[in-house]
Amino acid sequence: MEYNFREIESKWQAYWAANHTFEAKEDASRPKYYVLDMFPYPSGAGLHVGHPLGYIASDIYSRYKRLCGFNVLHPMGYDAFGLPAEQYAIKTGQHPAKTTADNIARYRQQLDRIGFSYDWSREVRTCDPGYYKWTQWAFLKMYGSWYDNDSAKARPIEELEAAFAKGGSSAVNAAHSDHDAFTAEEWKAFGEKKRHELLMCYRIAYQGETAVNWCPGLGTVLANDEVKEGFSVRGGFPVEQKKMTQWQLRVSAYAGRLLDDLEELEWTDSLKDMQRNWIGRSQGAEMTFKVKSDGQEYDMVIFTTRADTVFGVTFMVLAPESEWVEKLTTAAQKAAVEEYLVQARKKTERERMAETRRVTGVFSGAYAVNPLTGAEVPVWISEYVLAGYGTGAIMAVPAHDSRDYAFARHFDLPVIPLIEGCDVSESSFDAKEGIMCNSGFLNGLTVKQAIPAAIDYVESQGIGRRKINYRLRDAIFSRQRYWGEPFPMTFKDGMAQPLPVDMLPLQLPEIDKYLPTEAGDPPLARAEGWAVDGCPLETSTMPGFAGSSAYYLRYMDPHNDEALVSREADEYWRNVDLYIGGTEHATGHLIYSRFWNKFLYDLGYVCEKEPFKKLINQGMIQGRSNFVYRIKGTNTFVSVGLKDQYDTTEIHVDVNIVYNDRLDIEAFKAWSPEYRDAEFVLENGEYVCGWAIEKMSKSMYNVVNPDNVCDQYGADTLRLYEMFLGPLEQSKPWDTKGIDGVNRFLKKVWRMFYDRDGFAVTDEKAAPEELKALHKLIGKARTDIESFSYNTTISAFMIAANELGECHKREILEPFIIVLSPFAPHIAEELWEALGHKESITFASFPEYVEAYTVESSCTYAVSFNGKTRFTVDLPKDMGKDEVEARVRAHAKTPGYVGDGNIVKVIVVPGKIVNIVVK
RNA sequence: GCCUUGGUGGUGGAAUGGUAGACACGAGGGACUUAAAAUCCCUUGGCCUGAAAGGCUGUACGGGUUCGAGUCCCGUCCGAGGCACCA
Repeated sequence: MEYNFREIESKWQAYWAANHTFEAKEDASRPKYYVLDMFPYPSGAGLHVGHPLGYIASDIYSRYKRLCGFNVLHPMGYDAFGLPAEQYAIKTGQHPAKTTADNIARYRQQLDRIGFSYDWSREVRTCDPGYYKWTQWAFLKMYGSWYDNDSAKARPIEELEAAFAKGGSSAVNAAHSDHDAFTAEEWKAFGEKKRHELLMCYRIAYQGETAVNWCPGLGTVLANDEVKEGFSVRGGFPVEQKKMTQWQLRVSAYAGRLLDDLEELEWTDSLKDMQRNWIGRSQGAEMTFKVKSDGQEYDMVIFTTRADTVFGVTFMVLAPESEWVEKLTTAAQKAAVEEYLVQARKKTERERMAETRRVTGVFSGAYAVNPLTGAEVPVWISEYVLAGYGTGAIMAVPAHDSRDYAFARHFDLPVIPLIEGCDVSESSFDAKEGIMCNSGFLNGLTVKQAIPAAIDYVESQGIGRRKINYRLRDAIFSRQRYWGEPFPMTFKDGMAQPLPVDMLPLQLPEIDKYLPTEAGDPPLARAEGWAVDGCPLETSTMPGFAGSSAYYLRYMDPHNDEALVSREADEYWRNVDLYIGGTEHATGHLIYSRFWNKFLYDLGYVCEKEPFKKLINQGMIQGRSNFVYRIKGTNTFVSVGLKDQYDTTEIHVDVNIVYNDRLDIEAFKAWSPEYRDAEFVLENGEYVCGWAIEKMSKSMYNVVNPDNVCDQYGADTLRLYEMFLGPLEQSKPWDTKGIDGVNRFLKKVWRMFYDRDGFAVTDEKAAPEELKALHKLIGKARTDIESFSYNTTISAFMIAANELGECHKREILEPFIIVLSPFAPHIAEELWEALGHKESITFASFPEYVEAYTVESSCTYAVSFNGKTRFTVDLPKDMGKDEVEARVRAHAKTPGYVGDGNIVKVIVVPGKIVNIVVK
């Protein structure tokens, strides 16, 4: 009987579906384990072999955990709102809901073929109203909350109103946008509109004017993580800076907690570091400088991490967008400043970046007074200072900051070195080391001592205070697009007001065209009657990360219409134990989700403060492209080894008609009519293709579809092969070169159970060496699976299969097939059934590892002299160190080796090696 | 520039500081077969030697620690990913 993977795989896939094998139920008697994949965006192209890499890994782990007695939650769903579906809709007029549903159906088909153990009864789609009801609900909660820095948590906005009425704006220490201070009496006197405006400065979901990434090509604003190098990540359109009023989430309020709580997560250091960089904590001080302009005097606050360098301040710089620019520009400089601002404003983000090193700036006419020296220094305006960070103004210390240095040299401003012996003739001395000089009371201190000393001093003088700044900005939360969650907000007299929760979900309306209106409003403005009680609804929609921020919670209780997740379900499943996905979400989804979770935690809706305990980043699967070489001006193709003898053009060829770099010539001729009459110059009778590693994409003809692999080799082979390819975290090209190897292995497994005459398993007692081979495998599998080293587990299977190939004993084969089942579940189920089991192998128990079976009775010591191996000696395993040494000394005395007198030291590492040190 | 990673045969990749190259692919040779497929066996880092036995050499490069280094430390070079006027 042959291994017929086609029959086996469809049989067991149908069985699992019919028997609801993988449906998870809350069960207090068993420990839970939650394994999650980053759910996919269902694109029109379908899955390629790169997608399942992480899914296979998580599936293996899920199945393994089930065998170990855990109650495993392993769900899947779709991140279904998004730009491609909308752009396709603009082109074709097809409703995005329709194309999305079609794509999902195709994804599901492809996923099912690979034999994943998902609990499909818990599937979620972010575009379902029943799902996005809870996205909208969370938004309303954020709208109705403020962030209290003192208790470090979000609280209901009503408490803030009460506090204002009692003590005015100074009654709270809250995360907020800038506004003028007010007293309790003023608060009580304010009208509705003014109060509304002020509260808006505190809400966690708020509307505010800010510089945004505006992408004209997409007609929408984008978040920082959706922009790369001045272009949109999706679509690659240029992005410019623009001031606009947008919905935002006060993520920055959570910066400290997002940073601190990274400590307890089991994530890779590189990913944690990416988040740390993104959050960008810097510890320093705020300092007040007196500034004078046209006879007026002001207090201007700046932020610095180098308080020790105040004595070297030779000028100040304002960001062009800073509100200080208007206040400080003198009449004499007004024209010059205006001109500079106009030019700066015109530039796109892209142009600003291209000119990174070009120094621009203009003098404001104002002067600042150095609070420590009393010296007057000019105040300049320059693009190199960012409005959004710190206070938008800096003190410039050209001797010890390379940016200030470049500026000083360009505009010929003085440079005062502050560190003994440093050379600032060519460049600044940025390192935080050395002994201070030219610095008054700081002279003689090291930089490390001087920084706190300087801050202590300015604090005592009342001209500054310690301050921690974060780079993390609030997330811009509205998109001028159709295919996203509508905001449950209306406007009355220009004031935003939330819809009552019982009106959720606010469903996405039908519109005639998926384009902005002629007036430039978002597509939702086209919807008829887009209003509630005569008040117009918000026309923007939410961004992609809205729906993906809490989906892991919804899986816990996907059909609950009363809550995002019930308390019982949340307290049972808690959070994700293992999350697998790509690094590309490091600064997007993984920050937003953590923020969202913390917010819900603050309000008591969830019981864990972090959503994803352990996270593994699977590497990307790159494409491996193949090339043929056409001799220029002909239809003749030359094999890669001979191409240098001709003048050729390199042409991508579909990798699906190439096997081990050998071109299937007939398939090539059929591939495109233009090659029907192609001729070939061969090497050794074969056409060998060239190759290169590139991104997997349609245009490179290097896309390998998992369906093709399933057709040819079966899902179990695909699963094993993807894991065998190399370490999970590593990026690697897809190359089918080795796939025959794992396919051969599965055939060998089949033959362990079936010979020519049929089922061949006996009840004979296992021999010691068979038990040893089995338990070596079990031990290795246990440790490997726990550490996600699946590639070496598969090697261990192959070794075991080689050793046990002739062994047809049930005692060995039953545990063997259980260990194999997470990796190759279909063949495992089939053989498990053949062994006479009625229930799915899912409900078996992972075999215990018995070390006693694998212990060697004797072991080989390699004896080396000064590190060079001379001879080996077999001694009993349990022999003590001293006796080993005595035996080895005795051996070493054998003529031809070394005499006893020369031996200085004998080092015995038990079970490993003996090294003899010779004089 | 800064942060994080990596660098091992023809290829993918194994190696708690202890016989480098497991396992697999590819390649070469052989068995079975009318033939092919499938399957099985042997060889396979490089070099020296007619072959074997044996030896030398070898984990990007240069040093160091150690009885012993792919592994630890210092420096250099190269690749990948992230951040990039964040004061």
